Amino acid sequence: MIAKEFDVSISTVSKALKDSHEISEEVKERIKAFAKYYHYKPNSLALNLRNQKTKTIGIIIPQIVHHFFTKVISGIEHVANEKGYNVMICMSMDSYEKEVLNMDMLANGVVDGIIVSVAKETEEKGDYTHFKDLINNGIPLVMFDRVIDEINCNKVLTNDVDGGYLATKHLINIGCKRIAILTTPDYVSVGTLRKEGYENAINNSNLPLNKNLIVKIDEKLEIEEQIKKLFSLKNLPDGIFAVNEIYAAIAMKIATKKGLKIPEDISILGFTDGLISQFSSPSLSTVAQHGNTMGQKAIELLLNEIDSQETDYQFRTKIVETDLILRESTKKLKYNSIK
Amino acid sequence: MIAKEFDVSISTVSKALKDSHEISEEVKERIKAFAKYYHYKPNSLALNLRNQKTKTIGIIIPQIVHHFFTKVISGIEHVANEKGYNVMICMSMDSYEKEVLNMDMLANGVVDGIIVSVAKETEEKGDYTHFKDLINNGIPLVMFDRVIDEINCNKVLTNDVDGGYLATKHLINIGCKRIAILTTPDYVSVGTLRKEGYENAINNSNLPLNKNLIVKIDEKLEIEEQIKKLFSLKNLPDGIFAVNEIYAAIAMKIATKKGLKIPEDISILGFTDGLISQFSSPSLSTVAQHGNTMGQKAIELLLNEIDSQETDYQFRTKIVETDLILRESTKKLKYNSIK
DNA sequence: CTGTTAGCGCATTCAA
DNA sequence: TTGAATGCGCTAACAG
Repeated sequence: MIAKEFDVSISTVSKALKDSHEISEEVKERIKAFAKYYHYKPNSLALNLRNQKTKTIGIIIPQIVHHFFTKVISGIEHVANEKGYNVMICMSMDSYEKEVLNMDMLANGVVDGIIVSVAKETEEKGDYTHFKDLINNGIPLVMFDRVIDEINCNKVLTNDVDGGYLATKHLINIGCKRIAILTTPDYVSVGTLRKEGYENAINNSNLPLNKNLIVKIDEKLEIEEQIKKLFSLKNLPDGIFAVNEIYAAIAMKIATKKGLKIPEDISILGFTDGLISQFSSPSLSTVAQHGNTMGQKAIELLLNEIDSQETDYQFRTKIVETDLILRESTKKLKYNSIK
Repeated sequence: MIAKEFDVSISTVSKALKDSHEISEEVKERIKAFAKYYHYKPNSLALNLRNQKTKTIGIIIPQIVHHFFTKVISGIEHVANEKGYNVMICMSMDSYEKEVLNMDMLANGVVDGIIVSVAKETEEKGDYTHFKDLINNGIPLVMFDRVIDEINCNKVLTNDVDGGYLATKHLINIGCKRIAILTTPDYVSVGTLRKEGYENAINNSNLPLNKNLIVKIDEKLEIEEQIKKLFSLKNLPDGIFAVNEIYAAIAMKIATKKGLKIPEDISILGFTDGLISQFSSPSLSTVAQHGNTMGQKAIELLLNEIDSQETDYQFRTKIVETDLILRESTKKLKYNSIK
């Protein structure tokens, strides 16, 4: 403000800029013109301290290089900006420690609320005190995709079970008899839920649930080797449901190398509609997750909580449905009467 | 601090926490223990205002969904965190207006320095006043990848010309005679530089430079249609250099559909070592850009400038070299004697 | 209609 | 060795 003292006091300027009714039109005009001319902007730092809020929200995600997360971020950014908020992104690298560090930092007044997708290591470890502390400190939190049941907060998630069901059901419908699943270890919530959908679909059909066809990938080991085992079975699978597109792409590659034709000999279906799915050849049929929508829902819930004055604020869990995107890696449905 | 007044004054506490020599050991111990017990953390907002710095740096990129940018961000984040800085990410969506908005916001005390890759629209428009203003305001700026020559600041860039040369030269070496290039409109600096490398390589060989083989993709139109034209030439190309992996992937798809064998009939080489390149089949030979390294260099330059007291600070431009990654989409080199 | 004051939370003089 | 005062830039309450 300082320099503005070309004739009036500092607070007069402040009021004029805020169009206060208690300042004469003439002075307001002059001051506004002056401010505009010099591109005056109230200092954010001072405002932050004064208002005890920063108009920025924090996001903690495991990895920014995952296409799905970038879609979510885009969704968040878009509506956040619209509402005058900025976005601060942190990566936990799937590490518990980095997640805690990031939270501490964000919680210290840097941010008005936090959106997080839980690190794998945190899920594995099961220590959620940092989330509880955050909530106790009154900082709004929303979890998306990888969420913790026992934490009471707003949540946005993919209907993973349904997605897994949809995918598997489709493989059944196109005539696959031996359907394998490439999934994650049990502690990764989303993988496990998708597997649940897979199992439901198999059980609802007249196909047997075959343990040999369930492959839980341990990412600390060589992924390719683990998938290859599936192809050394005496009875090869004729359908594969992979809980992410990387596993699906690797499976396609191995299948092709083994001389199998996709989709004639084996149909492959992934999860998440990323770049790989679109641009691989054959292009990959997949379960679309609508990351953008998830991001939007998440930020809407968060801003809603931030703005809310209610003492008995009710947390909500929004489920974002999945869609099947059929491309070239799965056989065409023979009779469109099948359901 | 307030609550700490369990026996001493507010400033004593402040000093004790900073391990000031002018406080007795005993009191320091007690206060520190107390602070630790209650997880006391000095409020960032107050510190920011007091110190006139935020220990966070801003990044403005065109699109977060591009794999290359996520690699750069990862690189930046990593070393920023190490040095105690946080990172605020904004997207310009390749729009001039959003770029300016983001800069204004970041420049207003929110951030100690800015790293940017220029929006396409800004390059097209040629209006760089927002960058000049930023620099005049004394806010450190570093540009990476898509940079503006006439702006005087630290820069990090890919050796695009060399990358284009390397790629094209390799296609020549494996015996391609009619090498096409899929590039961007002229105003996109990186595309144009890669094309320059392409032209250099062609001119250095005994192949003719054929205008028909240079395709400038206009992303406002259907990309696929524009690439298809290449395949309706009477003389088909036997090699394609694409300035990004999307164009390369689309070209592969079209070629396959036209019944061409990759790499026997046509070799295809992309730019940027993203997921598509790794997981497409055939996997894509490509020019690796080392996004991580670029990010690291960028943040190092920025922090260097922030810390620098020198009045005659010299700006630098770091060039990150590219590497050829040979996979399945290009023919093998016949004699490894060729250079 | 305009100006003065106080305080957001901290660290840094300077005085005791 | 400790504490009181000041200011970072701003706004809202209160005075004039």
